[in-house]
Amino acid sequence: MTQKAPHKNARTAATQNETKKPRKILPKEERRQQLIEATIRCIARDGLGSTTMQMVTKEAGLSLGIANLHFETKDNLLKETLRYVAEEYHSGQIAIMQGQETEDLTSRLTALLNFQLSQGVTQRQKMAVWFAYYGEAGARPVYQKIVSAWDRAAAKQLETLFEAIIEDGQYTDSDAADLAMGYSALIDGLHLALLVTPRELTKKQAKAIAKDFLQRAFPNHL
Amino acid sequence: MTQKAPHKNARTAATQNETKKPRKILPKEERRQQLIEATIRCIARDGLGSTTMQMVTKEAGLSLGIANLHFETKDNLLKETLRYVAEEYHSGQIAIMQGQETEDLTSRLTALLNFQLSQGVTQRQKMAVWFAYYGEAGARPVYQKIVSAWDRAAAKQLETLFEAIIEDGQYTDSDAADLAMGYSALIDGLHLALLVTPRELTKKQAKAIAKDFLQRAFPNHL
DNA sequence: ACCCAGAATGAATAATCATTCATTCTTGGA
DNA sequence: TCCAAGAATGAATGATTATTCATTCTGGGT
Repeated sequence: MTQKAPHKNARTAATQNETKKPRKILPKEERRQQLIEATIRCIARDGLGSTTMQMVTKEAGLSLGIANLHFETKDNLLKETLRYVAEEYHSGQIAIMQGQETEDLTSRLTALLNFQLSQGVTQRQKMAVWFAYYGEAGARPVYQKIVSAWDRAAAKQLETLFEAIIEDGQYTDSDAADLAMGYSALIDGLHLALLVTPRELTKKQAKAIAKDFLQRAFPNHL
Repeated sequence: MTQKAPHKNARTAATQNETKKPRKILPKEERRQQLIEATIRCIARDGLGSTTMQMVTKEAGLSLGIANLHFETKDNLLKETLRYVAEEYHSGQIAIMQGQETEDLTSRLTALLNFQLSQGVTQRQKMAVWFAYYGEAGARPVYQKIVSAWDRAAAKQLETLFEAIIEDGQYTDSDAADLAMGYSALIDGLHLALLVTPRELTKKQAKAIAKDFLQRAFPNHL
């Protein structure tokens, strides 16, 4: 075995203005969270393709090896990051749709719309991550699998909600499944436009457009 | 300068069942086209992030160095590939919207819809490339710039078409800009759904959903 | 006060890639 | 037929990166 070069004492010499690093020990869960959030920022800033372990760990203010320590592989870190974002979005939707706070269909619908186009959901970082993964989803079944379970659940809930509204409002010539699919696609498309061409579309406009869709579908409810 | 190891004669020994390679010389334009199409297939199959020069040139049935010869850098090849796909899609739309074949607004509208959800546009390969680039667009202004010129032109045309229809049909409570943006977002969202969850949405359904949107907006025209 | 389990670090490693360019091959014109 | 311009090839190079692991450090338990 060769001699390892001893670590230089960090407190030597003149070059000593960088903020030092009082190593801190934290529970596994906190570190994982911290790393996932750093990953989100990196993907939003530099893209999924050019995000490296070095960038993520530096962004988190930690050492290079830490991500492998907590996630084994980069692939895992990326999967967990997608899972984190997908859960946040989809569980938020589902909570609104099956929540017990109100039986009022209209207010449930507007609550959904307001959530889907809320500050939290439409911040660049989140949308960038979302579409970065969609971009690779065609080639990576793993990503599809992570999203699809949540996605199907949300779609089912939305369809049920639309069925109730159609029944309630006697919109007899409307098909709940098609309307729900159309509405979901519209929301996705608005997210994409907000991400890629924010100059052409404000969040307020996006909300108006989505509301308009619902008004035409359910005129007696909005 | 060191001696270069001479190329082994490919026609020696027993291992000689792989299809040989009768080197062919072609005009620059054809090679570029060939490489761009190979790139599209690679991106669709393996994702933008893991597409390598080796894969692209092998897919094209050519040698490793050829892409650099014709495109200088990988970055350039990817940009040209995006430009190729973007031009095909957007110029197709614009041709329909400002075509002189018919003054009939309704048939122009349905022609647009049929094109946007046509076999050619909605094939996995094309959509995969499209969203792969969108996924990186947040981090790569170059990609945005390539698309945005075409995109704005198409959006403008669509708005003009919608204005004419609104005027023609006296849909006085509709805003052309918002409707156009909504329709575009819907189409994008349908493309995404066709790519990511093809089991949940057929092309026929997608067309019905888009037509439904237009019917609600312009009931006297469809 | 003082261990020591295990959390954190980062230099070293091994693998992957884009790019280069010396060399080989093709072909249109003389 | 023969030649040279330049198209095509692919081994070599250098840069980047994920992953490993020997070593260092922390803080809760005794």
